[in-house]
Amino acid sequence: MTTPNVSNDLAKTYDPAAVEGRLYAHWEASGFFHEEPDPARPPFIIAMPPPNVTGRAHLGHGSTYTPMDVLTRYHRMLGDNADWLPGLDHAAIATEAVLVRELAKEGIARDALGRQGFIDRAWEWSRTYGGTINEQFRTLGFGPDWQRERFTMDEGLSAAVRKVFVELYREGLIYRGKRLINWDPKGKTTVSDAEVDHVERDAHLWHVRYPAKDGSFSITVATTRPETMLGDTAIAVHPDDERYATLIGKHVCMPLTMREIPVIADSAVESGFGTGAVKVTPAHDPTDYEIGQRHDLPMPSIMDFDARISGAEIDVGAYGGLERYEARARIISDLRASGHLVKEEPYRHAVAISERSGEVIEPLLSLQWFVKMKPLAEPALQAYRDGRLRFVPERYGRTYETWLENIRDWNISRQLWWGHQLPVWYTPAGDVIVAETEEEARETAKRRFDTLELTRDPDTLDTWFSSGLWPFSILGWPEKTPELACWYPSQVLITGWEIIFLWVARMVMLGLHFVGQVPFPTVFISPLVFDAQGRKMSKSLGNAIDPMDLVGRFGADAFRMGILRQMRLEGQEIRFQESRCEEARNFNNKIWNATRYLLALPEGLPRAMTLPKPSELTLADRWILTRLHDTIEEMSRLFDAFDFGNAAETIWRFVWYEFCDWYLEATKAEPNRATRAAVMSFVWNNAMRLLHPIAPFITEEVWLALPHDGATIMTATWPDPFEVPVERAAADAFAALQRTVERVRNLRSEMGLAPKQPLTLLVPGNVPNDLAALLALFTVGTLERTAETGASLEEALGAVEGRAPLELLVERYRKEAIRLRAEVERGERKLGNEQFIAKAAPDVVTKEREKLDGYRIELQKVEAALAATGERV
RNA sequence: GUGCGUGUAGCUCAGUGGGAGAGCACCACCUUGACACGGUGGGGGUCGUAGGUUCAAUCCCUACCACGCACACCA
Repeated sequence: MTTPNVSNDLAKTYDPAAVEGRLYAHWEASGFFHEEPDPARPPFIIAMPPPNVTGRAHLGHGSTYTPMDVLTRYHRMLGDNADWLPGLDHAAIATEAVLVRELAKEGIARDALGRQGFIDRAWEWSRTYGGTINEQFRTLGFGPDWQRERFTMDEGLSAAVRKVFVELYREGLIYRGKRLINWDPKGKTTVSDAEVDHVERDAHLWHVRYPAKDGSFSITVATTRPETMLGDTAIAVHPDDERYATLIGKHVCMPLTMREIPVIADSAVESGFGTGAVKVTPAHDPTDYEIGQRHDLPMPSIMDFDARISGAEIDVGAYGGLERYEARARIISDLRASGHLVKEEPYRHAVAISERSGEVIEPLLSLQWFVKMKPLAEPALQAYRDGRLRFVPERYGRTYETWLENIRDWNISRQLWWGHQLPVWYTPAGDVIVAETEEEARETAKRRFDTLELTRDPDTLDTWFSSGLWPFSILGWPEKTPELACWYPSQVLITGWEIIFLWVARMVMLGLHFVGQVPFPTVFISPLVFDAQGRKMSKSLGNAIDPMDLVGRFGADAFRMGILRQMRLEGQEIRFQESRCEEARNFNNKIWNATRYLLALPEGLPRAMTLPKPSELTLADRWILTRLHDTIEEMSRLFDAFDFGNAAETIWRFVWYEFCDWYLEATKAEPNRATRAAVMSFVWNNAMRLLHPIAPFITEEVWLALPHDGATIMTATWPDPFEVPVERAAADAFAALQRTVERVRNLRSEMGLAPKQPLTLLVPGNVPNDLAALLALFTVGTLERTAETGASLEEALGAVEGRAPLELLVERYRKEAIRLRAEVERGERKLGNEQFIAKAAPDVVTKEREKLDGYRIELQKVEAALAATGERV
C-alpha cells in the first residue's frame, strides 16, 4: 500500500511569474530563436511587420503576432529552416510628433533646433525608448530571431531605399509634379490617399448666389466650404441640365471679390444635388481639380501650408492671413450681409481626416514626388489572379484586387525631418539630380551641369516606402546574401486588414519589381480586437486593455491561449473577453496539477517515449492513445490552415476533458495501474509538444520535468501520429463506457446520493472486469453482477443500471419512454415517407433505419423494465 | 451609393442539408490518490423576420430588418 506522495517541489498552484522570465532568458541566451539559412531544409520564414519605434504592445499584437510565434515554433518543431525576422519601423509622422511634443515640454521649437539637431534627438530617443515594445514582446513569449533585428533607418535598409528610389526614377516610375495633394495642417506634411479617412460629420450646406456683372441673372451654388470661393475659377453645371443651358459660356462674379468666372458644362456635376450648379476651385478640391484639368482652368491657390488664406497667387480681398475656419465664418457673415447667402442648412457629410493626426485634410496644389502606380500594380494584380498570391480568408483578396484596379499615383514626399531624405539634389539652375549618394550626385552635377553647388531636397519619404521593401531589404538586398537566396520569398505574411493597402499591396508590387517574385505566397489576415461590446479599444473611451496587465495577472501563456481561443478563421473581429485569459490561467493550473499527480506516481516514470507492449495496454490506454493520435492529426491540420481558434480548442479539450477528466481518473482504478506511468508519460509528453506553440512556457517547464530527450521542447520534434497506436474498437468501447457513466451519475444525482455514498451497480456478466472496475470507480459504485445481456459490449453497457428506489426508477423509465417514443415516432414518420426513401441518399436512409431500430430496442427495454417494476409493486 | 461581414442559450461565440453545441454566468451537491484557478449533475434557445428551393432548411436562394466594416469626387 502506497500513500499519496505529491512532490514537495511543486507548488499547488502554477505561478507563471516564477517560470516565464527565467525560461525566456535561457532560450534567448541559448540562441534557440536563431537560425542560419539552410537550403537543405524547407524554409519557414515570416517577416515580422515592424512595429512603430514609438509603439507599445496592445491587444492587436495578440491577434497578429501570437499566430506568427505559434507558426514559427510549430515549423521549427517540424524540422523546417524556421526563422521569424523582427524589426522596428521609424514611423516618421508618429515619431516626429512625439519628439515635437517632447521638445515643446522643454520649450524648444523644432525649427530652432535645426534639422541635424532634431535628427540627433530622434536617434537618441529611438535608442532609449524604442526598444520598449521588443521587451514587451519578450514578456509575451514571442520568439523571433533577435540577432537579426532590423530598423528601417539602418544603413543597409536606407541604402536599399535609395537604390529603389533611384531605379524607379530612372525607369520613369518616380516623378516630380505639381498635383493636388492631401495636406495635414497639424502634422505639417502631405499624406498619401491611403492615410486619409472619411469621417461623417455635422456641417452646413450654404447656398451662395453668384450674380452676373450687369445683374441680369445669377446662379446659386451649394457649398460646404465657402472659404474656397476665393479660389473659384468657374461655375460648372451638367451639360444636359436645361435650367442652365442658356447660361453656359456666360460669366458670373464670385461675390467676395467680384472677380468674373465662366459658367462651364461638365458631366461630373450631379444636377440632382443642391442647386445643380457647383463652384469650381481646382486648387483645393479633388473633383474640381479634375474639372479644372478638363477645361484648362486657372488653378490659383488661396491657402498656404498653415491653412491660412493667402493672396500670393490671386486677390483674396480682406481675407488674407485668416486661418481657414476664421475665414469661413467671416465670409459667411459677409455674404449674409451682402445678400448673397441664399440659404443655410444643416448638413451631414464625410470629411477627409488625416489618419495620424485627426486633423481635417486640406487639399492643396503642390510640387511633390510621386510613384506612378499603374505599371507596378499590373503585375501585382496578375500575381493574385493567377494564384501566386492568396489571402486567408479569401474575401480579402477582392479588397486587394479592387484597390489595385483603382489605384492612383502615390505621393511619397513628406515635409518631415525624421525619415529617409529624398536622394535628390538641385543645381542653382534648378536641374534635378537623383543619385544613390552625394558623391554620385556631385559627379553628375559636375559632368552634366558643370557645377558643384548642390542643394538636397529637404523632404523625406513616406514611411511606407521603406516598409514596402521590408521582405527583401532585411535579407540584405541588393547584396546577394545567403539569406536572400534561402529566405525570399517568405512563407506567409500575417497582418490586420487595415494595412492591406498601406503595406501588403506595396510589398507585393515592389517585391515583384525588384526581386521578381511575390514576397509571400499567402497573406493571413487576422481579426482586429474590440472590446466585449464591439467598440474599438481606445484610451479616450477608457476601454483599452493592456496586455502587460493581463500577463501580470494570468501569465503570458494564458494571454496567448485566451486570445487564440477567440480567433475564428472567417471572423473579422474579436470581441475580447478578459475572462478567456482567466480560464486559460485555470487551464494551465490544471496542466500543472496533472503533472504533479503524474510525477508523484509511486511507481515512478520510465524512460521517455516508451510504451508498454501493445498486448498489455488497457482499454483506457488504447482509448487515450487513439484520441492522442487523432488530436495530433487535427492540430497539424488546423495549424496548416491558420485555424488557431480551433487548434486552441482542440488541444484544450484533449488535455482537460479527455486526459484529465477521464484518463487520469481511470488510472486510479486497480486494473489500469500497471501501464499508467508509461502511457501517461508518453501522452503527456506528446500533449506538451502539441501545446507548445501556443503556450511555450508551461509546456517547457512540464516537459523538462517529465522524462524527455533533448535540451528544450522548442527543438523537440512535432508529434508524429504514426508513433501512436490506434485502436478504433477500443476507443468506441470506452466512449460507450463514458455514456454509461454519465447515465449512472445522473441517476445518483436524482437519488440525491452524496458523492461518496456508494451506489449498487447492476452490471451484466458480459461486461469485462476491467470495465466494470472503471464503472465502479467513475460512479462510486459497488458492483453486483447480473445475467449476461445483449450480444455486444455496447448493449451490455446499455443494460447497466444502478439500484435505486422503485419510484425513482419508474419515474426515470417513464421519462425515458416518452423521449424514446418521440424518437421512434419521428423515425417512423420519416421512413414512412415514400419521397424520403426514394430521394434521400441511401446511406442517410440506412442510418435512419439503424437509428430507428436502436430506439425501438431501447424503448422495448425500458418498457419491459417499467413493466417489471410494475409487477413488483 | 457600391461591396463585404455579422445576427444561434443571460453574455461571448462554435457548428451542421437529416437527432441544437462550448465556455462563462446561474442552480444543486461535493475537500473523492493532482487541481475549489477543482469535481459531478442540472435548468435555459420558435438558430433575426418573411418567403422560396428540397423528401428534408438553423444551414442553400431571395427580400427585408438590425448591427459592424471597407471603398466612393455628390459640392
